[in-house]
Amino acid sequence: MYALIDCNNFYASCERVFNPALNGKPIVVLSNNDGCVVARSNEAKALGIPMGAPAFQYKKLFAQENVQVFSSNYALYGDMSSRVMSLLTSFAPEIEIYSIDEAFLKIEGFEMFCLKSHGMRMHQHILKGTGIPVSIGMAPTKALSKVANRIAKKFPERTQNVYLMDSEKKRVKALKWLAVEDIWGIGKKHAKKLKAHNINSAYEFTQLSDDWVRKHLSVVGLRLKKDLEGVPTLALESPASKKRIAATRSFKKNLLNYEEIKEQISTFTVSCAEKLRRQNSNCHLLLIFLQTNRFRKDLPQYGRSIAVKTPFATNSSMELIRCAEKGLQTIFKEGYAYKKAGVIVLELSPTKSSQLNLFSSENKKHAPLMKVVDRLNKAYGRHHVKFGAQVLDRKWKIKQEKRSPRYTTHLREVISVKS
DNA sequence: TCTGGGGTCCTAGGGCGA
DNA sequence: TCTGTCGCCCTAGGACCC
Repeated sequence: MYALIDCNNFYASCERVFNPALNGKPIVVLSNNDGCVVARSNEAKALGIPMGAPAFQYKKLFAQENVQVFSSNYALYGDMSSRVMSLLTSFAPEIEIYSIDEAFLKIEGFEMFCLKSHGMRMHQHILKGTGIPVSIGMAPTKALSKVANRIAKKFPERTQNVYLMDSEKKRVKALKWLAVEDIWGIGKKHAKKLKAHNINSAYEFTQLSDDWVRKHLSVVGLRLKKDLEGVPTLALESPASKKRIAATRSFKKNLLNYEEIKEQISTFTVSCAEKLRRQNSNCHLLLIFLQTNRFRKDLPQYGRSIAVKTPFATNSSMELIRCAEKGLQTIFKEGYAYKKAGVIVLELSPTKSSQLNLFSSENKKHAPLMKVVDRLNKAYGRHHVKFGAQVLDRKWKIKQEKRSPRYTTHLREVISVKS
């Protein structure tokens, strides 16, 4: 048996925990740069605000309907997420943290327990410990627990936020209820293809032949079908080191000159290098890209990327900045207004077993130096120590006008209670 | 004027050596 | 020595997730 625990409207719920006046009001949370809507409370959904909506197009509606608008506050959401996950670990021996607001639990050896009550205890425990409401779906496979979770979320009163799919009858009923486009793992393209074949529900999807599904939706679709049939095919996944790490951003204003872009690229590179060191990896390839604003058809368009091989496997910020600059010099063109840029590090290998280069090797002083930099940044805040090539003042680059305080991670922003 | 960011896996097709 | 075939490896692109 698997349980999927999903936090309800997670970002909006995090905002509500520290500001109960928001209860019952429509809330939206915006992406970086206050660009798009990335999270909505139920009240905001009811107003017809779609996921991914450009904020500027909905400004009027936000004002009319008194929608509470927030910039994303990842320090808060990340911390609240780890609190929820940490509470969950006491309910099952195996857990897979699937995303910032979801986790799968493997519930085995609970035959003597009433699973529904176990789920309700989980719900209460998390609500009491964090203030975050969750929905819980329990079923024999991961894909079915996703379906069960959907039912719990859709019918909170009837299910008391916990739905247990423990019979064949319930499985069939749920799959007949679920539209094909709402199946976890079926995206827009595949849904369109299935509908063209007159497959409209998850149940009809499971009635297709294995060969047909294999041919049109690849082995991924077939695994999903089996899982929906109740045959466990998707197992819990243990956390693995990342295979690629990226840092990319859109800028608040267009950047025109090389020096400004170089500062940004250096900052992105340092961020990738930090993440590499955190997971004890080196990289052997950097991908640098820049792009003008694709929505501004009136401006000349240009976008290019370049892959730069590092001379040896490394996670040194200094070495990687050097490679990134080399790449940027090749792709940067004067006369364009750049809106977005980024760095992606690829070909990662564990630091302990990285391939050596016969002709060049890293400066031996880099590794201890990076350790000190990381330690200082950990002790005094993420951007305490910077490299010369980086952006010194980050504030003007990214728009974040409506961010709530970082209640749980910054001492100066801790909530104060007045009596 | 303003339109996000960070990942994963799979397949097809070309290059290349046995 | 030349040619055809097979299978491996790599890459680009597509599809998906949150």
